[in-house]
Amino acid sequence: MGSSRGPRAKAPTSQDVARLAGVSQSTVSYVLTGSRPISASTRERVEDAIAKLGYHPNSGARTLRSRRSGVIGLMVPEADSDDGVLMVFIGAIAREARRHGYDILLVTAQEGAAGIRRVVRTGVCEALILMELDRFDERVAPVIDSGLPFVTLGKPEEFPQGSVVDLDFEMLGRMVVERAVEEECDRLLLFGGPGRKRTRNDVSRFLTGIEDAAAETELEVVLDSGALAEVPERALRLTPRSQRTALFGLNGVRQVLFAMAATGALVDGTRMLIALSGEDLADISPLLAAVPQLDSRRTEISELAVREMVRLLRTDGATPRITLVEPRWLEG
Amino acid sequence: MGSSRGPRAKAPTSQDVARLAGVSQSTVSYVLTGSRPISASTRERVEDAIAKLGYHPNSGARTLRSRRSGVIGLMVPEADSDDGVLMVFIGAIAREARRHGYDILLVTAQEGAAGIRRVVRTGVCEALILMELDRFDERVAPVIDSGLPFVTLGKPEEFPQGSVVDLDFEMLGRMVVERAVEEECDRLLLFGGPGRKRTRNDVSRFLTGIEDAAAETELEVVLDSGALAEVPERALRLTPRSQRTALFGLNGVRQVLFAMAATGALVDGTRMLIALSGEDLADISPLLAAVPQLDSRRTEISELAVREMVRLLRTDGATPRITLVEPRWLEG
DNA sequence: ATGAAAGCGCTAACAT
DNA sequence: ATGTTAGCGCTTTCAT
Repeated sequence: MGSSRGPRAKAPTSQDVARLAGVSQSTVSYVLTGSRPISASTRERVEDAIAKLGYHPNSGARTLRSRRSGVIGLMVPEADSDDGVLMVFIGAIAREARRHGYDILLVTAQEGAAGIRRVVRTGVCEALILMELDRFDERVAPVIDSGLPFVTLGKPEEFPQGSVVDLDFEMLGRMVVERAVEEECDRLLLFGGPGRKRTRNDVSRFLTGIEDAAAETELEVVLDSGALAEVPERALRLTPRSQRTALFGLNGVRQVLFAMAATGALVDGTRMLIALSGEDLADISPLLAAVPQLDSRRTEISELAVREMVRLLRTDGATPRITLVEPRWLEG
Repeated sequence: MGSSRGPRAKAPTSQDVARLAGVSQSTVSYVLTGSRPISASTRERVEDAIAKLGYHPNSGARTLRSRRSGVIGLMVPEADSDDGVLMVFIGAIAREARRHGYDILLVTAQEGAAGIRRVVRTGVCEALILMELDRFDERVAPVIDSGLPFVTLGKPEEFPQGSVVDLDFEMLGRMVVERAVEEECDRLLLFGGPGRKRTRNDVSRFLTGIEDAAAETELEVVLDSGALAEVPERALRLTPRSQRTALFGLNGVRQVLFAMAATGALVDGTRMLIALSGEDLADISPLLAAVPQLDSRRTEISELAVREMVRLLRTDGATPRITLVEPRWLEG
């Protein structure tokens, strides 16, 4: 027996509540689950007893009996690929899950497919939210096999078995092109290694949007996959005096902004327009001509994902959905 | 294997394993828990059966019977106070916990004391790791009441009931002063609102270290709690031509660095020395004279916290410990 | 070294 | 509208 300061009082059971309320134990259960009508007076007595005893239903027993653990597994990526915003998602997901009576259990990417199988087979999780799936991810198969409802945050390939919530990256791509043209740019330089990361579906869809929209314009699209610190330098080199270049990156924004500020070369904005993601940087930099509203959308996306999850869990025969959230430019 | 589409196959139980291995069900349990000697041949037959069936013990049943859920609750702060590093801790904690057979369940700060009571009383968590406690935090009482073992990450007031793992912030304070003096600075400016956040114990201890060390030198310490973007400006204003000012901040580093780069005024470093936290910024900026190694220590701290937790859980009569990790300067 | 059997505290089917 | 009862799948005591 580990470290105990005084004998920890044994937690009260539904039996104790029943005794105190003068009802049968099953009635206590029915009050809690709401799975059958209870008279107002009985309900009140039971609820009083619950409050008086500080009763909380035992999770192990409930899970064992009902096969519902009240826990949603959240598959988190190995590392934070996106300048530390991961926590925004996770926090929002955890809070929204609690609002609906669920807890969030972390499943790290490192655990791989075996980890999924484990949380599913042991019954710790009754549903899964999946983040940052690769287009061909080994963890997808066990999730589908499990038959548990799942939501992917970030649209991967089509999984008709599960729901999807994501930003509409294709539309974002089109918006960026449109904006660059509006700002009279001749060239759009995409940094943050978009070329390499085609395996990530969001990047891939973003580029599709870019290419589709650019095809109808004179805009020249350049994929830059060199070091972030030299992005401004390279951009400047390929921009003749009379022209303007727009810069955009799904990540690595901070580094590029810093490089621009440090060299001081590009501050005037006459030859270069900056339209970057990362609204947390908006306050930092006067260099941003246009910033997509991403942070606030991340919270929105997280909450939508949880609500969709709850719908799948609670609605009988619910069918999976795809929800794409429209990007917007941050005003100001 | 053909069960992907139909009703999900019922998970095998220890009963099934026992039948296949030709032993009693309790023997299967003993093989799994290791709580009594098993002959090599029996163990092998059981393990084969387990592998063949893909058996995973039912978590609800195990928890109900043994009162050990295999789940550690992780109390995470409301928002990421520290430029997105929170995820480094959480990821490292989750991974290390898995290495020891535990899962991590998120408990958001938002849930407050009631949330702690809930996870404790329902039995979902058998232990708690607490992050970013205030010096007088309402959530501490229910944790102590629960009698469950806990580890606080970040040293709060003394809680003899629980273990503590943290960076030695007092030593960091002394190191910063020492370094500023070595670099022949006349003044140390601390930004990131250290004055206001005295309720956070790490900040408080850091300042103690600063003050103690500064008392023995000529160094003038200035607490700056104004806007981060104007920190360089203010620093410059209070630095006469013949003097040097050192800057340091536990957070808000990114903003200050950016402001310095953008104004361009301070790049030379003749009047100002930068010694900042956040080694992820080291590659960005040539402005940093000295960077404390924090990121790698964060992983270390997380792992230590989990290992300490496991010690409390597994060692009978284990007594809580305080572990302070020494800060170091990043080389180069 | 192994087996048999008694629950842990719930939910839900089957009573009334 | 409420009560009675049978397990869920384990861990663990008591046998042998």
